[in-house]
Amino acid sequence: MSGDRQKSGNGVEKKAHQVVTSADVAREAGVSRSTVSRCMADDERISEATRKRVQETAAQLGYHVNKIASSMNRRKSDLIGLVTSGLTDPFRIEFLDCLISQIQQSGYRPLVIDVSDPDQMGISMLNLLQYQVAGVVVTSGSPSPEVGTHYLKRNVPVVLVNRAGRLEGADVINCDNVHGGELAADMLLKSGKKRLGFLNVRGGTYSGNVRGEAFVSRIAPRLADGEISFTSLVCDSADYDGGFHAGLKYLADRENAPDGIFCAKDHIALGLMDAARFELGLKVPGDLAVIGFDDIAAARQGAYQLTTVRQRADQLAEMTVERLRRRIGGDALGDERLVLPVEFIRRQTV
Amino acid sequence: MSGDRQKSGNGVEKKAHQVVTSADVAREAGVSRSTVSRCMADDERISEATRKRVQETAAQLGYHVNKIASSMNRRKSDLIGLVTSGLTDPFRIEFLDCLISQIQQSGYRPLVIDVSDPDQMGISMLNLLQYQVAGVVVTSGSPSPEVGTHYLKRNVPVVLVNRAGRLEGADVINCDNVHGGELAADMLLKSGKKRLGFLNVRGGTYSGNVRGEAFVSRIAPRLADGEISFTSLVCDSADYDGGFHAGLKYLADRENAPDGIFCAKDHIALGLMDAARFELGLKVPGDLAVIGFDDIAAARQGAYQLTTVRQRADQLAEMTVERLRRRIGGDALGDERLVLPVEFIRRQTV
DNA sequence: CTTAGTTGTGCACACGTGTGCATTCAACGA
DNA sequence: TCGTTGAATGCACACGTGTGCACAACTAAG
Repeated sequence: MSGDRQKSGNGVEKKAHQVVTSADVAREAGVSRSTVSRCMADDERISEATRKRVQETAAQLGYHVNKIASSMNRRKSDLIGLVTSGLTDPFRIEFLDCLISQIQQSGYRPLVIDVSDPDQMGISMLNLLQYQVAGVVVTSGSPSPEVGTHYLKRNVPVVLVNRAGRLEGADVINCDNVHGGELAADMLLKSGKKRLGFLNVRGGTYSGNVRGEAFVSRIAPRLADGEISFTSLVCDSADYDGGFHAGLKYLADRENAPDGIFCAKDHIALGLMDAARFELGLKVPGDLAVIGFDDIAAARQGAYQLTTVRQRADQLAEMTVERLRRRIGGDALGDERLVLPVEFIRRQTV
Repeated sequence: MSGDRQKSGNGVEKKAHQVVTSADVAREAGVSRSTVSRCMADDERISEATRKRVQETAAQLGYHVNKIASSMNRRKSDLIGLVTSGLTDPFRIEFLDCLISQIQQSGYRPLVIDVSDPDQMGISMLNLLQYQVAGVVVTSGSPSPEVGTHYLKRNVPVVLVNRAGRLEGADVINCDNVHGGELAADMLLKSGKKRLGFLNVRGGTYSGNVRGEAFVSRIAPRLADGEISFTSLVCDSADYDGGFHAGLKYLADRENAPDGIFCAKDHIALGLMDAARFELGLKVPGDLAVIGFDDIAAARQGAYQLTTVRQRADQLAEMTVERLRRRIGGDALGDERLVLPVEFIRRQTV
């Protein structure tokens, strides 16, 4: 099996297990291997006649360019690294969905890498470089500056999406968390609710914290007047169950519990709503107003009809890919912080 | 920028933009490039001393094996193709989540490819071969026999998960759809419901059809006795909205509408439930019993507490990866159809 | 017919790695 | 001392492609 060669009659060496290569096409079409390469790449300088002939022979022989060999020669692949941590967060899933299809549409391929263990972040991103990726999108965790310099040195663009960090040589794209928090505050104030709250996961995430701070800043004047009260609420996990248990905990005391809650993200809000409605018998929005963030698909469902702040996953993906493409194309851009506008979506929960 | 070379003092040629390569490590450590290669691969024949020394120099110089070059040499990469179509189906997402982490844990990397357009299935899978993938998992669409022969010829294993086809040279893994359908039938019969129904997407999917047929077979005797009735229900999309609209359509006539519905998948069941409860004011399970299939995360949520048939995504992923690994390892296995056992999960909807 | 310009194609090198085979060297028994 | 053995390492080739440069053929102008 190893090193098995065989001489064919015409003196050309062949490997037994070998699949069809550009040399085969060249021989068959009666041209040089260079010409084949140029034909497959639709090079301008090749005459229409030969191009057509070569491409036909290629199809006939079932030849496909070996992208690995190509990547090796060009020292850059058409892979784009996607750094994420599990497929549990609904909004991230929607974003990844858009991202994957747009990456593919741009002629690249997504190479997914899971960094559930934050300690592995560093080596994972370095591993990605082994594949000569053309670029990387980070949707989870924060790469260290050291990793950044490696990428900078190799001139491989990095885009951080909805992340905190400011990485040298990398673009950072966030949705307008501040404005979103303010919109939520305005709405709750206008609704006449008096005991407001902001629900976020323990320890907080970057995005969540910014949203919460903007919310508090906005209600600060009315807070100072003593017209309303505010409580900071915490759940143990940033998902449905976290929101659910937080609901049981904070809403049990119907007299003093908050009557208007802004949640750091929709998924939490859904759990909170269910706890309030089905476990505690509260009416939403009668007894409790809820506002989420993201506008995930479930928020639109009949069971919830959640009022929320929408960030559009498709636009976020579009900005990301556009940014990557320009940098890959060679545009020398300075590090930039881009902000995606958000939109208030009024439904039934306030 | 192109072809920029420079001679260094010692007469060794260097490229200006070049990153550190195994030759650099070799020179620095005073050994040959072969030795470096063997050290990085933890080859047995290398002495402990040199191995350690080389690995330290490598770390110091920031050397990482170029996987592209490696793949080129070995004519096989450590990439595993994941053929899917968008991240909208909750169970598929859970499966992919498990699959990705297990693939990674086995030392491989997932290369995702989206085939939302079924016509592109063929060329997409051939494109995958360009990357010298070590194996492929298909979770959507059905590859043509022609594609199968290409993979067979290249000796690249393919695993179809929850798919219909029987592809030459490929393993097929399904959950036990038949038993699942029977379990659902048994439960609805036992509940005393009389007007049963099976809800599936228009045209049907392979898995859904099998579930439905098993369901009908099981209730056939009682149907013959005239004790119960059965209706085949159809929705326009295999998701929440599809179930929701089907609910509005089929449950409006409270007298004659089905009072026990088995849904082809949980996601549809959730929409159906919401339409029944919130739009039509039906009580679940009082007026309507609902059974799903998959046991997705949302089915466990307080808002639904859906009774369902569970197929475990993690076990499915485990079987898939185990199968891939053995085939990649060289085991000559015959095409096989593997079946994952299912489990009935009784909650609140029947 | 000569010369300059244009168009199409081939030659040959480089990309960075893995590995079969040869080679070196030290240890050891006779 | 010599021959043998085993361990450790180096040499050299192959993997399949892209591309700068040279070169041939052909056209057009003088």
